[in-house]
Order: sequence, then structure tokens, then C-alpha cells
Amino acid sequence: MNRTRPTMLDVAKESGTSLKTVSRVVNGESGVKPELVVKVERAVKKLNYRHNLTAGSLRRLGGRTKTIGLLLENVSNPFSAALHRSVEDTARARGVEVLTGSLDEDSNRERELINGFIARRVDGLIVVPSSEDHKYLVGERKAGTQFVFIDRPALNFTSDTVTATNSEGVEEAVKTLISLGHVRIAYLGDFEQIYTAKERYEGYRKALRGAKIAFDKEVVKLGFENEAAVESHLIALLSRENRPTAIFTGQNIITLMAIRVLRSKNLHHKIALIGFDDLPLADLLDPAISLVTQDIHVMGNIATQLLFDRLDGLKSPYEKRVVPTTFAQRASGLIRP
Amino acid sequence: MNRTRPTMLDVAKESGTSLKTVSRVVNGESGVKPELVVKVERAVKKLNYRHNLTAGSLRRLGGRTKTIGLLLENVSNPFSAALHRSVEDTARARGVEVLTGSLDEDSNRERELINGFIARRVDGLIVVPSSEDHKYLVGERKAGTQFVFIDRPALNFTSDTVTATNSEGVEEAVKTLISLGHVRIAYLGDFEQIYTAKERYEGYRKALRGAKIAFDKEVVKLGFENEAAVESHLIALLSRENRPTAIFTGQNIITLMAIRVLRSKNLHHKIALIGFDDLPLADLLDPAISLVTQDIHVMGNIATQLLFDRLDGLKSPYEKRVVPTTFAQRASGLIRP
DNA sequence: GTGAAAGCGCTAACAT
DNA sequence: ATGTTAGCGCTTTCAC
Repeated sequence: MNRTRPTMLDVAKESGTSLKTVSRVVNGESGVKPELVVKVERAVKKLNYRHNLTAGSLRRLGGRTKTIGLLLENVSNPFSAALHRSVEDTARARGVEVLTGSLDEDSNRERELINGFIARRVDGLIVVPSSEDHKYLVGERKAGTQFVFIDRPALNFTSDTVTATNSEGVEEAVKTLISLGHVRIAYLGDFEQIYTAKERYEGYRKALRGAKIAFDKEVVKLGFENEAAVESHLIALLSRENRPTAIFTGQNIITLMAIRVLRSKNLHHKIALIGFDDLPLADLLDPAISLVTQDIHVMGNIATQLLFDRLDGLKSPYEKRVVPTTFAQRASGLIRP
Repeated sequence: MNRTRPTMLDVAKESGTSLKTVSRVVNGESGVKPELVVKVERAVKKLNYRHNLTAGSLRRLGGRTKTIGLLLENVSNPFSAALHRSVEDTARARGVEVLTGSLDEDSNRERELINGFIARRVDGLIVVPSSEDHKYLVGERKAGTQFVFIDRPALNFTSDTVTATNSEGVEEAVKTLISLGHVRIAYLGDFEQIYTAKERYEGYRKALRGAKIAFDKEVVKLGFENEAAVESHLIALLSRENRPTAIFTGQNIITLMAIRVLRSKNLHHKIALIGFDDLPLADLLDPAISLVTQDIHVMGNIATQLLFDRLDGLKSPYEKRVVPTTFAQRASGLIRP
């Protein structure tokens, strides 16, 4: 516990060289006589020396720690977890480690975590934002910390951003429902404050407008406090006389709930359903569930690469990268009115 | 980019106090006159000062960084992701951040990541191990880094460990199959080198032994190179004349494949299936899938707390905590031979 | 090619 | 209650 780790000076003494030579060897710098390299390496092994990167970053020009931060909605949801993996893979190739945290749609938590990560001097941050104002980051960027936003753009803060074609993806899917003859198409999504929720909802409205279907607010609901609220809303919706013949769900938890409720009412073969975001096993359900999905791997990869480009000094205008969604049409989306 | 962040000295000058007073205020230490606190806080705000925790840890007794490392099998698989979240929550309550990494059952990757995290001077590590020998950690622990193993124990390295009742959980489930009259019960699991795989398989054998059912190696297979191998094995298994009447799958990807293959052969209502590990939507499939699941949240919480206890100086013998599994019996596990 | 000295931003130890 | 000084382990700078 209290024994302190050996330092470069200890290694220098053990190997009969100097501090600086040890530093050169440990950092793989060229221009050290091979026999000294061997001596140093022997001493490193003997003393079980471990380089202290954090001490080095203190003096190093630019102060880089080779650590980045990743802020997700919730590390345990499948979308966040997949994003995490793709960021990790891209970072790994560069010897960069990643600090992670869950924001739970809480703007205070966003600020706390960003502060916590900056206190640990991450080189940059990849953020799925949970707040509605990011101008507090201006000072951080000036101080050298880079930011890339993913899934949702920053607000009041121009920055590199990677998003999906939320609106277009939904529009395409809803259009297929319309082409099957559906007119009363319900839409259940997240609160409009959430960028992706707003975009997806916009796609739904565009599809209706394109087909000249009158908008019916009775079958639209945005924002649910919890899963139970989704459930009771669906039950009410399906109990109406003039119930919808198709449902579009703008998020995976809502989709899940819709599957459950349709089933419990034995309507799963009668009412069409298309959801946004992937759902494991969706193709094995009866009926198989139609989904609009995002290419998470590509999104994470682009975001991480963009962050590294900025850290490497890229000075071009901030980029808005948009990654196409995929429409997996399956039986639940092919049910006719 | 190149502008350097303000330091405590800058804040001291700006506020007309000294370095040490700023340090006291920033660290929330008591015994500073309220008016000085105000002055310092004003200067902090004005200069946009951000405390540098890594610099502090260099001099601080014990050298703690308030950062821990978490090594998982793969951050994007549901088990790892859930574990991650529970560790994060427990760590958050203490102001500790977490560095994460995926090992992919690769022992080299385990050493690399542990070295990388130690180079960043994490206070401790929570590890789902992927190697077969951990005596290389003895020196690290002596140097002050603490370790807790989760899901699987360390080898050749005595340490705190949190595991589930793998064997007992499988035994109970297989016994219910036997009680329904099944005799030819297939077992498909992971390679025996993986601790949990071995334990689960042991539970299967115990259940057979207890019922005096002769062991039949024809229906047992441990270890698959990839998903396709699982699939082809299952197809062969189910094409036999004397095919099994029930299947136990020791891991979620194998369970998934079993669901798919049974369905494609239209045997999903004829052959019983029970799997290990949770599967989202399992209760919505037809038939609903019986599963033996782990209480991941509890496991992560215990492991993290144990790590903090050690960091706080707990000197008692290393603990082996075992968390009970749960058997969710559903239709697929109730099919009779 | 190698080393000595200074100093990164902070906390510890010791004044005052 | 506040300030001063040394030094954590490293990289930089510059001298040899």
C-alpha cells in the first residue's frame, strides 16, 4: 500500500545511466546507444518500473494525457454501448484510453461530468449532449480541450457533429405505411426538446404532408414520464373507436412497449408497427418488427477520428457529418389497414 | 489551442491571496475566512480556472487520482454494459471516474490495458479477466494498485472476487427439465477455459448425476469459434435420428442461435430450451424463453464497494462473494419430451 | 549521444 | 487563519 513506485531516477541509478536516458528509452526515442537501451530495459524489468503518464503530461508541450472522455445517455443502453465500443476501437489504435459516463438526460450531470473529466485533463470529449446550452464550453475549447458532438448537435456552440438521417429515415418508413393504405398512423416519440425526437417527428409530419393526409393530433404523443405512461397511453389509444391502423414508435423503449401492448390485446397481426432504433431479436418476433436503424459503428468511428484530427491541429471549419439510417422492412410494417 | 489554462498561482494573484489559500478553497478545506473564500471564488470564475487533479495526485499522499479502471469482456455486450453502469453508479457517489476497456477474451489485451491504466495511475481496477495467470499483478498490488475480480476469479493471484452461482443455477434449471421427463438433454457452452463456462457445465453434469442419467457426450459441445459454428452444430444435432428433447445453452449468443435454429426447423414448440444469461424480449418470443439470469447490478455494486474498502485501507482477508442467480421459468422450459 | 538543471501545477510540511 | 517553501515524476531546454 504505502510503498511508492520506482521512478525514472531509480531506474537511472539501477542502470548506471541518467534520468534523461531512461526517459528516452521509455518513450522510445531514437538516438540512444543500443547497449544503454538494454541496460535501462533490464533495470525497468528488475524494478518493475511503470511509466507515469500523468506526471509526464504536466510538463509535456500541449499537456496531452492520451485520454479522452465519452459522455453517453446511459452506458448500459444498447445504442450507447455500441457507440462506446466503436469509440474505444478507434481510440485504441492510437493508444488513447477512454473515460466514460452516463448523463441520463440530465443537464446538471452533463456539466458535472465534463468538469470532472476536465479536472483529469482529458484531451478531448465526445458527447451525446443532455443539456440545451453549450456555450459554457467555449472557454474549455479555448483552453485546448476539443469537443465532438454525436447523435445530437450542440446548442449555442459551433462544433464538429455526427448525426443520423433521423427525419429522412422516419419519412421513408411512414411513406411505406401510407403506400399500404394507412391513413390513421399514430406517432409516439420522446419529448421534442431532444433533438433526435424532434427530427424523427418531423419526418413523420413530412410523410403525412407529402401524401396530403390531414394531421391528427389525437394519435400523436411526444414525451412520456416512464414506461407505465407509454403503456397506459397505448392502451387508451387502441381502445378508441376510431383507432389507428398503424403505429410509428420513435424510440426503442417505446417500441418495446408497443410490442407488448399490441400482443396483450391480440392486435399484433392487425395493426402495423414500425419503430426507430435497433432491437435485438426483432426479426424473431411474430410478426417480425420493422425498424429504422442507425449505423452506430460508423457514427462512433467518424466522431473519434474527427476528434483526433482536431487534436492534431486540424483548423478547417467545424464539420456536420450525417450518417444514413437503414430501413429494415419486416412483417410488422407490411400489415395492411 | 496553445493558450495554457490558468493555475492556482494565477488565481492567487487575481484574488490577492496566496497559492495555499486558493488550494484550500478549491479543495473545500475548512478554516478559510469567508471573505477570502468569496474573493477566491470570484477569481476562479473570472479566470475560468479548472482544478488539475492529475497534478495534485502527484504530490498527494497515496497519490490517488480518483479514477478507477474497469476491464470488461466487451463494453457493448449487455452483460458488460449493465456491469459498467452499476460500477459507474457506485463510483459516482464517491466522485470517482471510470476508465473502461474491452478485452475480447484476449490475454495480451488484458495486460496491455492494465499497463495502460496503471500508466495513468488508476487507484484500482475491477476486472472480468481474460487471461489464465494473474501473478503478474502481485507487484502492482504491492505498489498500491488494488484489484477486484468479477464474474470470474483471478488465477495464481489471491484477491477479492465477486461471482454468481453459475453451477447451482444451471443445476436447478436442468433438474426441472429432468423432472418433466427429459433424458436426452443437450448442452452447448463456451470453452472450458472460461471459468463461468466450466462452472455452468459442471452444474449440468451434477443435475444428470443426481438423476442417475448416463452422460452422453454426443449431445454436449463446449466452445465454438463463431456464430456459424453454433448454427451448424445445432443443425446437425437436431437432424439426428435420436435427437435431444431438450437443450441447455450456457451463454446468450448460443441461446440466440438456438432460438433461430429451432424456429427454422419448426421445432420451437417441440424441443425444450433453457439458456443462461438474460436476453431482452425473451418473454415476448413464442414460446417465451426460460433463462437463468445473474443479478448484475448487485455484482457490480459489491465489487466496486469492495474496491473502495481496500483503497480505504481494509486489511481483512480477501473475500469471495457469491451472488445467487435467478431462474425465470417460461414456456420454452416447460415443453415435455 | 548523454546529462544537469529548471519547472509543469499541485499538495505537504512547516512557518508565521 | 494564512503564507512560504520544497518536491511529487516527469519533459524540456540547453550544455557538454
